[in-house]
Amino acid sequence: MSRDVTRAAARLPSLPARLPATPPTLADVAERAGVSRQTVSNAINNPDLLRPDTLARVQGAIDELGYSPNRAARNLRTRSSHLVGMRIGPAQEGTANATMDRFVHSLVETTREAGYHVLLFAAEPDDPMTGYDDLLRSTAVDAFVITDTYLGNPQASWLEQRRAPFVAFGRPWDQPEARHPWVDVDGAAGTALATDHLLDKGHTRVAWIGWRKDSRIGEDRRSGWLRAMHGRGLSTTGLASRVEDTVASGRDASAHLLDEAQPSAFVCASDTLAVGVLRTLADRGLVAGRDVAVVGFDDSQVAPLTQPGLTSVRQPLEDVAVEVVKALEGLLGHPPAVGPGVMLTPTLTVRGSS
Amino acid sequence: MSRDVTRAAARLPSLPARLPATPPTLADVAERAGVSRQTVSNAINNPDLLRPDTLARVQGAIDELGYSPNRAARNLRTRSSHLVGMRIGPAQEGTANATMDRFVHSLVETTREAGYHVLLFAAEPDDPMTGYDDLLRSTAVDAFVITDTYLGNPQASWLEQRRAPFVAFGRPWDQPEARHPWVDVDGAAGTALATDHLLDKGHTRVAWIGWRKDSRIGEDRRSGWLRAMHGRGLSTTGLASRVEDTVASGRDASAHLLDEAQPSAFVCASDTLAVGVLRTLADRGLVAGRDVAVVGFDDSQVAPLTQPGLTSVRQPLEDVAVEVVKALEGLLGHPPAVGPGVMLTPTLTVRGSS
DNA sequence: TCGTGGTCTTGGATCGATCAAGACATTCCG
DNA sequence: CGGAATGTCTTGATCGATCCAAGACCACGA
Repeated sequence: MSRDVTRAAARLPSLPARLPATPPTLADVAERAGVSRQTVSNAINNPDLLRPDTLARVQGAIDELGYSPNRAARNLRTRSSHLVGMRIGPAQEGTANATMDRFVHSLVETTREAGYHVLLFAAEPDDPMTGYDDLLRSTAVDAFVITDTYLGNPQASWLEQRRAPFVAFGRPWDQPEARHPWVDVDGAAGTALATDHLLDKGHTRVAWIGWRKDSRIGEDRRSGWLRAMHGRGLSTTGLASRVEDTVASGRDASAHLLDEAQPSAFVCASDTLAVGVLRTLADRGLVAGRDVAVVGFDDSQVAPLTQPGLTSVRQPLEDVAVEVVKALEGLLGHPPAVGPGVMLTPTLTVRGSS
Repeated sequence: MSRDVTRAAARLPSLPARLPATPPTLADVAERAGVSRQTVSNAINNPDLLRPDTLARVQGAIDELGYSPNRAARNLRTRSSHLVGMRIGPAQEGTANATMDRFVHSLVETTREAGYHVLLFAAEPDDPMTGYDDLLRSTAVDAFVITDTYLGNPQASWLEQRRAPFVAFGRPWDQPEARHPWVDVDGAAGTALATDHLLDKGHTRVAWIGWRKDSRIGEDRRSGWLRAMHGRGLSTTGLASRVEDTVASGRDASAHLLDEAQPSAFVCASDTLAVGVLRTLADRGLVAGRDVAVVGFDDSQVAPLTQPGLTSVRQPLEDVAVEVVKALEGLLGHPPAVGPGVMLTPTLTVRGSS
């Protein structure tokens, strides 16, 4: 069975030894260890089935040959790839997908610990679902992680109908009857945290600058500000503004609010808007953090760079990744287990602006 | 051969039809189209071997059944996965890996067009090469894309010794004899572009703020500034500074340079340093772009948000991805073809700061 | 009529790991 | 002491697509 004699040459696993033309197979290891293929397979997948001494012998042969099970063969037999698919959108220049990039890093790290890898794919220009469809039908991935669950949520319901395993980062806003596992960050809790932080510092007129009303996430974040204000019996009339997510909009909105409602602090739905507020303050010779306080959302890369540093609500993306992988393991377990949705609470990164 | 009758139910490909318990196989398509397995295989891999009408019939059956070749089986037989592995580091909060994230997006998009997918993996905490090693030995990926080729470049030489196919984003600084394909962006050309832009505007005393001398990339960028200045017969003595890549360092260095050498413009090795310069200007009541010009590097997310917007050198990451994929296709072709390294020229995104 | 392509079928073997079932020896217990 | 119950290891079949070689069938032109 030894197709290549040189393959048997002793070699330490992590040294940069030249990769043989054809890597060693299970059979090669079996021959070298003087056992059957199945025993080698068991040594890898069910070590406790072997007697300690044979296990050691097989393990030795594996190390000497630098053997690692062929993924394709294993995938074919077990009907699973240990790959998790995740679609990423085009690189938009806005700060929006910076959060997603941070999440990808966390997800890759966490899946590694669980023995999975992340397969990235891009949306086809025409049909947004073809990417999912191809990967599913060719059984290239075991499951998906989807990230943009707002806006009608076509992927979630599509995948659900296909009975494809997936976990969503983002709650099912529109479908309360959704049965898929999801993980999300409580945006309202985040803005409430920010607002309470400001109220604790003595502010009473805390303004809100958020997104258009059709944004579910935006309305959620706004509700946290509302709740915190009303929780202390404070009025919010005239203190809220809903605009586009741009620096210019944040600047205009804050200027307008300062003139009309004299707030002493701002809570914003994004760091982008908060940067707009900082600009207005600079325009008027006001010092952020001393004269007027500002809090942003997402703790983006800009936050520590503003002058003064921008206090911002930070999503616990590492924890999100951990929960997503937990849900994935449940989905792919035997039998599959679908737990309830998981809601995580963000934290507040306090800097000079508040 | 029909293991499941319902599988033959008509179904349009992109509709969210429920995925059958076991996806259709080549044999199922063959039966439905009334041809042999071999013919179906040819329809997919060698369409020109078939008569047009049978090709159409097979294609129809494929569409009706929603068939897609099983990746694992194909990978096993053809010994290739159509996956490209790329390691990503931990999510550092600095702006350094923002460029990498932008590159990942471009790479995913470009590989899609070439029929490949990107497999992300993380570095093991202990041994940085184990990730590569495992994927190689288990033949999980066809090739790698490596991105951090500075600092002794252990991955490149390790992979070369293993005869593993890979393409580097980043030139082989230390190994002129390296034989692997690479793509890089000419940092010196970028800073020269920036410097010339400033000189064209009438500046004669253009200062440089860069990184420590042990950074190859930093010295490369610095050389472009030097070349542009000397190209017009201008002196550079006292106009350069080498510091850490932080806002505070950029601020201190620019303050010092302004005091000692009275430059009217700054070219920086990074946007982070440039933000530091902007801060010094604000400290002294100077207006960036009017009193003193500033140019950064990498066109990061901060650049458009500063006040005024930061002029910055932009790496053509989309083009880099295209060239990387071209090189990959050469490497994986029959026979493998290794072209020369490719050097791309960055562009300058001009904003208010210059 | 015989060859010559073009097109498709047939029956296999193959990739490498895992599953299902069985072989064999040892131990334990009534 | 016989039979069951383990523990340990082996054998043949299997996952689904591709590759290979040989041949069947048809149509066309020489």
